[in-house]
Amino acid sequence: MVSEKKQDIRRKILDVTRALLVQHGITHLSIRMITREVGCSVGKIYFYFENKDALIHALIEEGFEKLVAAQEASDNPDLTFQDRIATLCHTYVDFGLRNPEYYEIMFMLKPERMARYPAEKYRKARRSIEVFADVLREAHEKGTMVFEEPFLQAHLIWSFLHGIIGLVHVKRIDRKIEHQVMIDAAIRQIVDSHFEIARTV
Amino acid sequence: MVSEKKQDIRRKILDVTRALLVQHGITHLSIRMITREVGCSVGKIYFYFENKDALIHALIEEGFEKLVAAQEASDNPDLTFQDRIATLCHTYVDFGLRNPEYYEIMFMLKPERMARYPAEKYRKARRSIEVFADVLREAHEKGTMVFEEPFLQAHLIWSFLHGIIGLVHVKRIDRKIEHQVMIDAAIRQIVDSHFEIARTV
Amino acid sequence: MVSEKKQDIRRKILDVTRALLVQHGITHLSIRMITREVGCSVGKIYFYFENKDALIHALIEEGFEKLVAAQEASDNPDLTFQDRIATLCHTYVDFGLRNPEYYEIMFMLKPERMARYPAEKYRKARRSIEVFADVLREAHEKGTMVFEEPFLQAHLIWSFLHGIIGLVHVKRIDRKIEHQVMIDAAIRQIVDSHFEIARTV
Amino acid sequence: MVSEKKQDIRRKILDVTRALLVQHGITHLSIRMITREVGCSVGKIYFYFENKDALIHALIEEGFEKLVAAQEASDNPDLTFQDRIATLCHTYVDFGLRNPEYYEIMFMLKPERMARYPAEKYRKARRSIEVFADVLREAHEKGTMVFEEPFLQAHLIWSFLHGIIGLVHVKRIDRKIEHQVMIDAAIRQIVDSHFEIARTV
DNA sequence: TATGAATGAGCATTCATTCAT
DNA sequence: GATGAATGAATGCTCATTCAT
Repeated sequence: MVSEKKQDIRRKILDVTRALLVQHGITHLSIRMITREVGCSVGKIYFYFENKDALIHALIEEGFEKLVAAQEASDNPDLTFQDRIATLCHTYVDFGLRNPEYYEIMFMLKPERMARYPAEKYRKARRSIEVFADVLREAHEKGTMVFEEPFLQAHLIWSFLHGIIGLVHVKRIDRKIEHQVMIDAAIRQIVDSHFEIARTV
Repeated sequence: MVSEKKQDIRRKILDVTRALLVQHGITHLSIRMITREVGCSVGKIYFYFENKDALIHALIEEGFEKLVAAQEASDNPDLTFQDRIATLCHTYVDFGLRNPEYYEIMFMLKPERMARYPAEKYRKARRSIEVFADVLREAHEKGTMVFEEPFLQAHLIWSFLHGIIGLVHVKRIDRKIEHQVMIDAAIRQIVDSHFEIARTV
Repeated sequence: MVSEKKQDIRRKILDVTRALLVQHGITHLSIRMITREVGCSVGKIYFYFENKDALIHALIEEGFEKLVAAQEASDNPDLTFQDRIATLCHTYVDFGLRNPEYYEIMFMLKPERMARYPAEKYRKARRSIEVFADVLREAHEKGTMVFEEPFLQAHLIWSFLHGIIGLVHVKRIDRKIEHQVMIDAAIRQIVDSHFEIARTV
Repeated sequence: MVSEKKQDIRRKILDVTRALLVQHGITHLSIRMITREVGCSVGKIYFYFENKDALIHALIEEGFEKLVAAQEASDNPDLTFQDRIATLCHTYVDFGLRNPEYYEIMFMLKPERMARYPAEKYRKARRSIEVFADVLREAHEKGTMVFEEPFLQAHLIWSFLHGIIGLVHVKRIDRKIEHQVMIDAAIRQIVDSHFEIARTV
């Protein structure tokens, strides 16, 4: 009961922070803003989180948990490698576009401008890229993939998706181009370039 | 003479701001910091620039001028489309990696978090993507390009390069992967997937 | 049993507070710091002590008990007055140097900056100076002491020792001077100036 | 004119700080308190002083200047060594009692609890003790002083005076004893014990 | 009884911007 | 024209103490 309520408040702080993060970005997010929105005292924030960094870190961790969970849930080993990669790509882009606040703190923060994210948590953060790498490695072993270096390819795919997400976030995609069309085209090209497919299709 | 000196100070302010931008990022950049480095009064800054935003805008504009100039200088219409695209890609990535301070304010700022960048200046900003689009359109007209929509493809190429630059800036590329190797691989894939090349090799 | 455990916790709070006092000083000592170190709840502190001041007062009282006990233990009425005074001086300085945390709250706190130390406890506090005065009075009655006013002299001796302790605490003694040498010289001069000793030596 | 006014404000801040220091002590002195008393904005304080420490440092420096000036002004090389030492002692004690706020920050601050006082300023701080040492050295050379080590003796005299000042500040001198009587007695003993004087007087 | 969640004023400091001189 | 003094709200954070549970 007590701990339930405690969890509730912690949750509310995290949720409010997340919401504010979308609107203002991490650098214009202030503890006072959070208290105003949550309707609590400054001290309360500091009771639940050691400091602002710890609050952000908690959100980063949560973000990685959600992303990796979504990635793992969406992967189906019974499908073709093409389909698996396509699905993983869609899941990743979906996450990035639907959760700009998570995405921004997870993947857009220069390390030197933020208190060091605890090293041990970085492992979980890496998992998100490894999901891609794992499938590519498997495909590579089976001889299905065009390229030789699965880990490098995972980074390239990631970069491509990351770039799309980033440009959408900053609203730089020309309005003549529909986001979903662009995303689908990108993922199709990723798949096509990695696996021997009838290109004439 | 007078106006020459005037330009000098304006120039110095811009240069100093740019340098400070790399070290501190836009949100931790302060007018006081700039005056300290330039060795001028606060008023001076406000004489040359309406406010902090205007100063950043001037830098953004300058950034786009430099980027477009570099792109246009590097394009050689006599080369094959493959080579022209490859060159443009390299130029773009080079610019992004060598000028993180420009790149960040040009392509990473959420529009809602900044005073509106003047509409008329946005045209020049667009030019940077049009350079890619122009070459692709030409290739498309000549029937050389695999894909049908040059403008969309320009955006995809841009996204890919933008993603790489972004991940390098935030130091997220695994240290087992060399940046240049990754960039070269990316550009090769871009070229390969856009133009009919012996894929069976 | 229960009361035994109770005493244990009270004890532990006092000991921890004392230890923290050396490191942080009274103004940077916080209740939270104490609970963290003791491993108890905030409420616990307030169960045993009315407030922070009361906790400090308890420590002050304890300090005076220890100092007076040490003074009385070290006094040996069988010795000469010179030796008795010398011994008392050494005991006092020893206490001050070995227990900076006690000494500071006992003798360095401006009364107007602290909740009033309970009047009845002040009596015990006075005892520490009376120990000196008692011996001097006795010496005076016996006609052994040079000066006429034992109580005043007790204050002067106290001042001298207090000054040494204070300067050592703030690390102001020149490093060419060894503390012990200085202390011994001081006490020798105190004794020499109070009792007829061959000054011509 | 401008710089005159500037000096005025700086002065006022220093004076107000000094006054507040007496009442509240350094640890309970806050920038806000100062602004309230000066009737200015927070920013003003920070315009004239880099930070709180710098403000205190300025006061410490000022204190040492005043003390040393007073010491040097009061020393008259034409007097006997006894009189010179007596005068210096009186000057020192006077300064300490009349300027508790200066005295406290000059001689009662534990070095570890305060931002490092600039090393080069410490030299001036040392001068205050050297004034005593200089006279004692001269007396020693002339064979007038009883003791062998002028520098050590200077420290002992200093300790004695420092102890008196400290106990007066914390109001620990028994009210049956008049401060001035005590101070005079102390200084007389200092002089008597250092120089061959008819002790029977 | 004992806990620990909650308060909210307080802290030192920074900052973009204004405007009297 | 140019300066730099001044503003004052805002920042992250701490803390003694209270009190519902």
